[in-house]
Amino acid sequence: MNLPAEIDDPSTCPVNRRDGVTLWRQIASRLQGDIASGALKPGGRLPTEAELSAQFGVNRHTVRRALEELSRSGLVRVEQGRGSFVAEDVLDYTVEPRTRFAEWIRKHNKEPSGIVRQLREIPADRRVADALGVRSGSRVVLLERLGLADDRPVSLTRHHFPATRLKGLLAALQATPRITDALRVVGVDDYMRLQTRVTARMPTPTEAELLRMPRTRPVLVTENINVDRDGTVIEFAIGCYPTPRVQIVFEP
Amino acid sequence: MNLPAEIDDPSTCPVNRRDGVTLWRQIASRLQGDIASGALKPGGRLPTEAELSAQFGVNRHTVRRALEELSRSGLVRVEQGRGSFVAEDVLDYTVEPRTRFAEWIRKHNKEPSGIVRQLREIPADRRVADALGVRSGSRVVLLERLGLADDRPVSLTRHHFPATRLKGLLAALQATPRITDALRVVGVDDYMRLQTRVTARMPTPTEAELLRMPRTRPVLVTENINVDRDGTVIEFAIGCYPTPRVQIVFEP
DNA sequence: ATGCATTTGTTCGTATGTATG
DNA sequence: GCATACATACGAACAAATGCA
Repeated sequence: MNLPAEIDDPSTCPVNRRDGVTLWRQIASRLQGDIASGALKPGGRLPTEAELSAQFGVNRHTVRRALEELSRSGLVRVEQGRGSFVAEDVLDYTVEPRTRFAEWIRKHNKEPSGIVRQLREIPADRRVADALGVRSGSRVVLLERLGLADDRPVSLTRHHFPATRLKGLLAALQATPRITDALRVVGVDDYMRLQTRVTARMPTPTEAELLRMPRTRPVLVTENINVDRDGTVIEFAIGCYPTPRVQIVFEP
Repeated sequence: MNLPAEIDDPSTCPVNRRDGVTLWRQIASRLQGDIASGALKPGGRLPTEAELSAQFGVNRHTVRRALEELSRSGLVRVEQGRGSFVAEDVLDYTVEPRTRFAEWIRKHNKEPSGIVRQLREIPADRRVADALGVRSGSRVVLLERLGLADDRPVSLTRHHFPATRLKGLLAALQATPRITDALRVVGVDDYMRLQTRVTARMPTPTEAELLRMPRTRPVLVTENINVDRDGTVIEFAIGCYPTPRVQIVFEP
């Protein structure tokens, strides 16, 4: 099964079938080099497996073995039906008593922005009512917002506020998209999180599209209750974060 | 589509097609009652949709509408290809500086146990080496353990210890499955977690089988570093927890 | 909604080189 | 030398997810 010598010329074909180094290792380290050198950029797309196998003159399985290795080490991200991509920086979401969206994003030297998807009053279902400590069916202000870092979606959050306790909040939120500012308008100067619960599930098609993530990867879901200085519950928030772009970090 | 009158007799067929209440609501509330009364037990299996539709004398779609409602409210869990199950108690995994497996399970009034899947020395790969602060390739003790609560799997954890720093640990772990005890043998009386990182991914087939969960639901993955009293890193642990059976809770 | 092209994922089977006893 | 086991590599076919017209 030996190939003609000229194909072993490194300039035309980078794989060396004689020196005892396995082909997939050669390919993996070559790709790793391209990523390290910046020839392949974070978030950028790698050639398809078919292209790589043609380029290196090996079987597709061999390329896949190399990609598997790079994927395991977190350098690339493989998505069925789409392709392989150079891994982006992971955005650590550090859970602290006073985490605010904009500060979180700025800490990673990215520009925060947001898109309000919904803002209206709704009756509380049982889950929301329990969390807020209000009667089921009583009015709550719902704010659904897509959070972006440098225009890449990183969170989809549903905020629930007790409307009767915070009169004028809906109007305040219509005036400003910043929750902290709107709360200040209705007299809440400070608030902090009481407890954060984390779970994971598959995204709905809408969520996957909004967060620009494949439907095959789970979202992290946080639920948390925010209280004001007196300990009164003022918010129940449910956040969705795309994996593995976002990770949640607890530092006690 | 009307059925003969006698079938409307509540004792033989619980659905009432005359009083204006939609069939799926009647079925949902009937099932909800069976769950509340304990006739259907947490984790137990509901009859198949076909059985339910025969039992209630309605179309399978109507049963599905009822199950959808119960699923949305979290009372039952529908798994494609397996069936519908009464939701079990969620096991909150509270992240604290000194969380120990057995204490976590006992706090939920369940009996902790574990199965050691692997216990041996391996060379550190880069990720583990970075976390432990040792050279890549240096020896680490690997302990992989399936954690059970009342004989139901709730965690799959890979513990990595620096072998050179903790001489005799492998032998100590062979003698006792309890990590805290084994560490005490090699001179570590106390340890605590420095940071916990949470993400989520789909389980491997093996993980799904071990954790007795469907392959369509994600696992929560935690990574954490434990240090002794001096701040020396003594453990890097990776834990997998099945959703939605286990949730992670952080209380600042 | 439907079909089609693209791309990755999975599973067969086959062959080869290397290390082991 | 021989049998065995294992990792590597290749080939073909099909399944599944995605994106697009």
